[in-house]
Amino acid sequence: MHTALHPSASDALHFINEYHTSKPEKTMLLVMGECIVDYQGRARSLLDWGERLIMIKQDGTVLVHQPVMREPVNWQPTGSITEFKIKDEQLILNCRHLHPAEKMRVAFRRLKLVTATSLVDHANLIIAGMEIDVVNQIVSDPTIIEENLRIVKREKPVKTGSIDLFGFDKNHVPVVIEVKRSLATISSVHQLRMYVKDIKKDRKEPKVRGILCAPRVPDMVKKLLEEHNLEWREVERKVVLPDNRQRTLKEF
Amino acid sequence: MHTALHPSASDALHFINEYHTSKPEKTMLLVMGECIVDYQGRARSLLDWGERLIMIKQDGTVLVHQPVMREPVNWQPTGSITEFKIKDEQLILNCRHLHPAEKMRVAFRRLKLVTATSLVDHANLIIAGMEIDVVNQIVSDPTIIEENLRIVKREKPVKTGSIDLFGFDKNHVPVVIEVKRSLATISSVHQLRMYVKDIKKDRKEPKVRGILCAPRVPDMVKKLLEEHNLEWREVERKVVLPDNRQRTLKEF
DNA sequence: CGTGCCAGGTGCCGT
DNA sequence: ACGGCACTTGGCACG
Repeated sequence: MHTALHPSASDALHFINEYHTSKPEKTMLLVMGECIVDYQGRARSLLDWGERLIMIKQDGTVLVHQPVMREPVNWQPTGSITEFKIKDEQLILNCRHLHPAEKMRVAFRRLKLVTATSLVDHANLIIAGMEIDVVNQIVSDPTIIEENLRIVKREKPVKTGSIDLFGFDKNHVPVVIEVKRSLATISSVHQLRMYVKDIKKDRKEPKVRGILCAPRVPDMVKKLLEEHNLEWREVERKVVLPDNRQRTLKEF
Repeated sequence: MHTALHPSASDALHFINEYHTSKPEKTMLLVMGECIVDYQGRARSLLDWGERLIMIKQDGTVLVHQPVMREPVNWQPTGSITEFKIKDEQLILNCRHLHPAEKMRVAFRRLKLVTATSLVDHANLIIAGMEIDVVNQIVSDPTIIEENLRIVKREKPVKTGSIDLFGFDKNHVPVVIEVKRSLATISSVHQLRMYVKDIKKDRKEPKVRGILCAPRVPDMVKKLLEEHNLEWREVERKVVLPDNRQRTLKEF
């Protein structure tokens, strides 16, 4: 853990050369100060002078964060190579990435803080409440959708994409189910339509049901579903982590 | 600009109370250290012990960054309220957000760095190469699509969504144009199909052309377009910023 | 590699 | 506030 407060450009460069440049894959670098940012790659952008925090992560990711908003105003993807130099008494950060070809330049005219640290983190996020969880819920109890529904396949591949759930109803009619974790969208209707069409073609079945299954289905989407003789179910989503790891957040 | 290196939990709390708590909307807080994270809201997650950088932005946004990847592993949206306390000799960060209802807790068992700074940044990003730019390109020179095409409306609202560009060809046949800034997708074909259908219905026109316009159209998408009697144009995308602000990135 | 799709998507702009 | 949509979307899984 090394820090430099209000360093000059050359002091910052020395600091970076000493604590970051030789082992960037083991060192997260923070640079806070007044800067401009140029970016060219999938798009092209310019950002005028302002105070920001720049983070160079241990995998080469570079983030430029303004004092507000969740999203970085500029960034470089994982695997970028970053170099520093001085020009006109300003600290310059240049980084490049191949595939997609992108480059970004940050020029600092005033530095507030530079830090270099090695962060060790091998933990993986455990998360619940995703689409896969809703799918599992339905598989373990298909009556959520309707009585006597028999699920035979999940992630069934068709021409274009793959069907979340596939099965047969009590009359042995094929049923295609598209699952959404939160809001059903117009786009999900199109997905469902296409899957139903593919199944009809594949199986030469005149009748195939399609059900859009989501916690919430807006009116517009319902109307669109009706237009195409498709169905929907508004299912309650349970958000439960594996084990009994529910204890932690309780008190607050 | 205030910093505390390797503070104890209580030192950190005092530091935060002095430099952050009274004016969080003017102070970006960084906390680096070994922590666990609990989150509950639109989903539910747990993150085991590891070293991370936590950023509390001046608009209430909270980001938890691991040493790799562009995305924060956990976060709270803009407008969240964050509080600190000590429990079992650990510094605890609790934050809440309403609408969507979300809360997150971070517990630190070791601190490497705490900093508080006021960042001033009123600059806005100037960006080029977005969908809107491709649309403008076509409007200013419709021959990019074809000769004698007359564009009459952009962002034309229809039943479901809005059409990027609408006009008439040399034979006065209505033309719907869907524009993509990079890759045309299956989803964009569906959008186009729907818009063409809506226009046919609205205008009671038997013939309406639909053109998908993108820098690249994959074979699969072309096939799908053909199936539905739709067309495509692969247009070159120019990425040019307004003014002559092209100078800056040149040398590197 | 590309291709498709989910995401605690985020952010923007409309009704 | 809800909804529709683009995004330097990012990230992952699969052919």
